[in-house]
Amino acid sequence: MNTGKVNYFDLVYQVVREIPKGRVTSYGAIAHYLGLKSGARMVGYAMNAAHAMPDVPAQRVVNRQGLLTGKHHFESPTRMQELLIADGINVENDQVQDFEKVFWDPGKELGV
DNA sequence: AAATTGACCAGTG
DNA sequence: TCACTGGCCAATT
Repeated sequence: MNTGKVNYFDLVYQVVREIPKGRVTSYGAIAHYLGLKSGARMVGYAMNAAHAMPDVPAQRVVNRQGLLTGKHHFESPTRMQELLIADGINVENDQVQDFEKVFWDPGKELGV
């Protein structure tokens, strides 16, 4: 048992690491999978500290619109887009193309 | 020590 | 149909 506080950050990192190459997901999808219905903000904030975590492909996590909102938090504003393109994801104007096609739902793929 | 911000989403008018 | 508010946790100043 820990101090009685749940490490939401770790839970988010675990899910993000499970995102397969060539796929992307949204903050709300992860939040909903973890049971954080309105906790999408927490997922985003958890990613803020993701830079301190290895193997956390935060570039594969975008907002509900498929926009690379957090690109500015990467080493370079264009780093996120480059990483996504390297995964085989088409990105234009900081926006993921065919977002619904490359969308990876943890609650669906992982089987709830 | 308190107040504000921050990589958001869903619901209501 | 579009626009706005609320809600959640943690870190920073």
